[in-house]
Amino acid sequence: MDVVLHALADESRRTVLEILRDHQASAGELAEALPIARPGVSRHLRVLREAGLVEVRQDAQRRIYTLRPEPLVEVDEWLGEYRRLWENRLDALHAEIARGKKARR
Amino acid sequence: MDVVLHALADESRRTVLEILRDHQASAGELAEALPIARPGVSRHLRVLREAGLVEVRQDAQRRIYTLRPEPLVEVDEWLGEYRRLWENRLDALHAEIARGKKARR
DNA sequence: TTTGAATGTAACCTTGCGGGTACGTACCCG
DNA sequence: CGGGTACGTACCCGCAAGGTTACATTCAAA
Repeated sequence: MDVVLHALADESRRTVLEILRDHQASAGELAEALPIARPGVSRHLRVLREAGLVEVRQDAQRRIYTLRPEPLVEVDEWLGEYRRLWENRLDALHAEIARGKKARR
Repeated sequence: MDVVLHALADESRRTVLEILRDHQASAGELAEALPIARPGVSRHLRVLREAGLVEVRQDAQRRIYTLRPEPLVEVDEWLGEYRRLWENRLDALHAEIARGKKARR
């Protein structure tokens, strides 16, 4: 679970998950797209693999990685507990979103 | 954003956010409920404050903390990008949830 | 079977997170 | 004005996250 979250940490830098969300990619392609070197990416991918967030299939020497979105359902369910809270204040919320977005960028 | 996520990290241990989700609490009460000492809780609360996740109001010497669920909307929006993905495989998903839950405990 | 490409692993190093102790500070009450 | 209470902050420290270099491994093609 912890793993998922690092993907959320930085919005400007492209993450593995965000890349895989758009299209599958080999380990090398991911390494190119990321700011870190290949071995680091490999270890990162291992964590994602063990966490069940990505699937690998082998194509000759290359390993093609695919996103498995199912585990994110867990995050969604976790959020559900809080969604109740803010749904009670929807009016105040909309103003808050607008304000927050402006302040954040 | 990073802050939100540590709350997700461990499901067994009660977190500040989960406590505040149920009811407001003073810093001391939070410290009692948590496995860490008061100074640690104070620093944790500062992060949450600066992240805009909690509000404080002062009552004599005590500081009463309240949850501000709005920022979690951001996480919800982030998840939305992935929700598209898994909504296309809802049937396989439900089986996955059941399997994942059993394996996880 | 050798060579090169693609990837994973091992060993190592550095940094930052998060915890604890000790101290400072506001606030009520006598 | 003391003294107790409820917090926050400053400082220090340990450790694990995550990065790099160097090496091992697997596979295709020559």
